[in-house]
Amino acid sequence: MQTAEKLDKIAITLPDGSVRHYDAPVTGLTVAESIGKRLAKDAVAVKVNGELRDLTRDIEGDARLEIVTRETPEGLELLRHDCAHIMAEAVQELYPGTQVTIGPAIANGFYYDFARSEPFTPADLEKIEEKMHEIVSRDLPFTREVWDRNDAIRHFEEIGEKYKAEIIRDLPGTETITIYRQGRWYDLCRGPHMPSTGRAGHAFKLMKVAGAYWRGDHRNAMLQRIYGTAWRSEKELEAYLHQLEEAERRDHRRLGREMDLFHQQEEAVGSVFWHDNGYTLWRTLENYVRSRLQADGYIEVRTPQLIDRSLWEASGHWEKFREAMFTVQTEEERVLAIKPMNCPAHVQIYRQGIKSYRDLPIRMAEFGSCHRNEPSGALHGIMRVRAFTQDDAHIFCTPEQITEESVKFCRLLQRVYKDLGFEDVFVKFSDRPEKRAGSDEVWDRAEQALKDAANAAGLSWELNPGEGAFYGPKLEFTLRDAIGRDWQCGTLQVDFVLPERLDAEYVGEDGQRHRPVMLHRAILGSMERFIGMLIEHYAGRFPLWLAPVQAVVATITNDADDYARTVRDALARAGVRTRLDLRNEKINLKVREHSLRKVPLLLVVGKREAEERTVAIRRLGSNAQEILALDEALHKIGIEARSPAGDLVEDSPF
RNA sequence: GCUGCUGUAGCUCAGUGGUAGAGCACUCCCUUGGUAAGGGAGAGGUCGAGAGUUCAAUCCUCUCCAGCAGCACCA
Repeated sequence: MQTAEKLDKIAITLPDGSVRHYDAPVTGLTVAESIGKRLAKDAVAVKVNGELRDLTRDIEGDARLEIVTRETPEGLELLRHDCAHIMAEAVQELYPGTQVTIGPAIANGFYYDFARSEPFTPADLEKIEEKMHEIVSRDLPFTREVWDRNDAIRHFEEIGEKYKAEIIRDLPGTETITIYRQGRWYDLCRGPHMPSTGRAGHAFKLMKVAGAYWRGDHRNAMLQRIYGTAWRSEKELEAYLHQLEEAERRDHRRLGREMDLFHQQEEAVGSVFWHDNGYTLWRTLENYVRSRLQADGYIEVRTPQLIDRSLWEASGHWEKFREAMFTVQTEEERVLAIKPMNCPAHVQIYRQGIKSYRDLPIRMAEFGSCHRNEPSGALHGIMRVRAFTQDDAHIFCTPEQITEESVKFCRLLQRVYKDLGFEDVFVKFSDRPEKRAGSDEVWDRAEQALKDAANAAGLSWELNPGEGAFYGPKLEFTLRDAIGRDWQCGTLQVDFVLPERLDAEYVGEDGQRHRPVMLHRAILGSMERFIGMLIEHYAGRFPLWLAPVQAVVATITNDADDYARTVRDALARAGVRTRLDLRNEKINLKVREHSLRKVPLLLVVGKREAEERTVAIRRLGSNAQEILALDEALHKIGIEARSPAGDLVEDSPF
């Protein structure tokens, strides 16, 4: 019994602009079939007026329509979401009594959180994976059903799925409650899904099981989350697994050991023992940044590790960050805290003597050693530690100077990132949070100044609403490394609160006292973390100027020992970090060992070179050799090994 | 901090209710060899710490410590 209305024609506009007419209602599948057999076969969903929908759902009125295939990003996401459902079915089939909760698609795959008293073991994962393949092979259709809200809650309560019932209860009353079925199994789900389980394919793999809090809140129950990865083809899956291996090969903890950069041990949890090589890298990086800072008019200071509780109370840290602070008690019962940040100490230096507007801006830098008692589970190699060093600075300036100083900083930061080999930089602008200090006018001005600065520095940024610090808006700078991972490093924060709390002042042109603004800024963030990231970015193969050992002079026979020493000494005089390998070993072994330790330049000398006063240079990653006269080699390497900031600017003798 | 897993030689990892093994690294000897492992011999371990069960524990149980993965956290 069709009404006249339903027999009406509807107009479907395709992405190429063409319009087709169909009897209403029509499904995406029908449209796809009318376009072509191949497309109908490839279609897994449709986008109706931009909204992703099941292929077989009715389209009631005129619409813009786009066919989604497996090859599109949306298609891949559907595939992954389907996999989550397929995994949930497999788990419930194998482990009755397990409750399902949520299971979304994520980058590279999917997960599903389960509530089950018994933990899943790696062997379980294999079984689940097998069962998933079986479910895919069944190729049963995904079907969508609309349920009554209360019926749905009652139903899930009855079958013991209390998490599902809770989810429905918390959904807004206006939300349509939909259920997706695949054979006998079904799940509460917003959808959409592909037409059948078979479309998910077999290019998936369960990766790991880990705990996750219900609804991401640590006060809630701990669920078991199974992670999987899923791709369109076996080939893509392999490529992804290969990329994981690559990441493991680059792991800074592994390279740190192999290249003798640093170590960590349980008597100093969360701290780093920097070895000669690692600390050389550190100093090279630090001196590079120092040169850049000096060129930009920064002064450098050094402030105490232990500071009385009263200062932390005044700054507000005691109230807010007490938990993360290490403290010590003196015999006189005084409580001192090891500094978790440098800013209050910098204000103390600022406050020595009366400052005039003529003194501003003051750009006060410190490679500041800080300690924070990070939760044990957060520690990770040298990337997340309890003892770290910030390339910190605070710019004390007038409100009028905010934009100019911010632009200057953004330029500096871009320069540094470029020199260190990072081309992709993303910027987030975080504006006022709900809980904040300072009036709206002040925030208006601060946000505007920071936005102007970001724009003037030619940065394109993305808004991160409400994520600013309580004392001011901030810019966050994220780098993308060589294998596509993102690292938030730099930051620029405008602060009106701390100068107030710690009573920093300057005398203005008007002769009155004013509050300076503080710009908190860092480029690398933490030296430890940044070096960890550099190691992984370069896979240990640092550019010459950063490499801890830049060159090794290796002999072929003992006859060349004296000449090799001459070469080493000359290189050292030219400022090149050089080691000598006179061991009674074959050149093959020496080449292999120094290559494995990622030494950029290997200078091989034998009888021939000694007689001709030449060197045979072999560069890491190439097996070609270049024969150069010693003087020419010294000149060339000396230039190439120089820091991009040039040599450190020494104090003027005048 | 929470959940799960792991802890055996410097490193990577086998292994067993009767106090332990491999490869590489290390030491010594031979070898002086032209661009990614020359040959031989040797040394090396309180089996993460403590308690318990047992005639006997590296192995089983418990507690603690540390590491790994994820979650939560990251001023």
